[in-house]
Amino acid sequence: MTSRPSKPAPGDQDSPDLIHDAIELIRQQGGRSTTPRRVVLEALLLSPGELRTAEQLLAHIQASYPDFTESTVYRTLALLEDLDLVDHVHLGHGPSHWYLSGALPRWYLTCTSCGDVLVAEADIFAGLVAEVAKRTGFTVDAGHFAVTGTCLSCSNQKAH
Amino acid sequence: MTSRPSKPAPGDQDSPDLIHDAIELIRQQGGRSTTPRRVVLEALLLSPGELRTAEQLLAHIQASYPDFTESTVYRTLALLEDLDLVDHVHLGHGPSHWYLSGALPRWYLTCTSCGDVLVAEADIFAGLVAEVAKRTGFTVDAGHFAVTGTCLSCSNQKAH
DNA sequence: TTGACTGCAAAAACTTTGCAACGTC
DNA sequence: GACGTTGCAAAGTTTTTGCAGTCAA
Repeated sequence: MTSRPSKPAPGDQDSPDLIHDAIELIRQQGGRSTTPRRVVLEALLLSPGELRTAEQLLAHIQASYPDFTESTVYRTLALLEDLDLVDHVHLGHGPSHWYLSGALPRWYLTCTSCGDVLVAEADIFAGLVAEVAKRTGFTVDAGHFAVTGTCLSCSNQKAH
Repeated sequence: MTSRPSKPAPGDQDSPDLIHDAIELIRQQGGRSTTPRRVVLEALLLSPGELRTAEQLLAHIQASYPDFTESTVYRTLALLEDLDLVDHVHLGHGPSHWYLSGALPRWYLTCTSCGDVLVAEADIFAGLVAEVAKRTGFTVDAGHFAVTGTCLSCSNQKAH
């Protein structure tokens, strides 16, 4: 686990920055700059807005680093999550889905009928967040949770 | 798995009705009236608004029916969920939490700091549900999901 | 050199499934 | 008697952990 992939992936412009900053942050906490940490960040950076399971990340990474293991994926994601660099959502059953936490907060709507995942912008639930805070003092953590329900096409299907 | 508990639990007034109706519904679908099904419903009826894990239900039931097994709990809950008699929430990590779906729809707010679960009434979310439906066509299923965030006391603690 | 980190293997936590015996209709 | 259900045991899925060897600082 020492070599780098032969060349940076295309569309990689901001990867070096983010990865450099992240590694710097890890160093500040007494952690070390290691290949797994760079590689997991790179894998998430390939499609910064997308959700990825640990298994998907592992499969992608193992194409270049066959020795990379599950446990390292999980340990690395946990570390990055502690530093608020990544986050994960539970879309329902099945594995957690991980993403870079840099992006705007979003809401994930999962259809219990077809399994599709819709993404909603944070402003949809701004009113809700304020209302919950006012009534209960609870600070809703946007982008950290999923909502289940029925998507439009499944609703239409059910209604014949 | 044939005998009944020696006497009905106290405060059981509506249990017979609900259980009877549920069994009737099961029969209409070609299912059978069995002790496990009655017993799981009874366990949930002990505290109708509360969330219970499969493990908690099992422990409670095994006090009266030592042979009762995990798999029967899960299979029974799945059946009752299919009939819309019970529902479950994922509060984050850990096991699913089950409840009778008869009650008013609610929202579960789990504090990522202390693990506490707050319950919020559905009307808090009415505006959100309408807004999501208008913008995306997605029908949010209230009471089926949990929201993470930080509760008031943990927020105060963090702020010193 | 020191100790943080990783790979490997095993296990933990939660849930599902196969099958033969059993109970309901 | 037919067949839906259950108990039991085994296995599936996702994630965590222990430990000895490896690598960054």
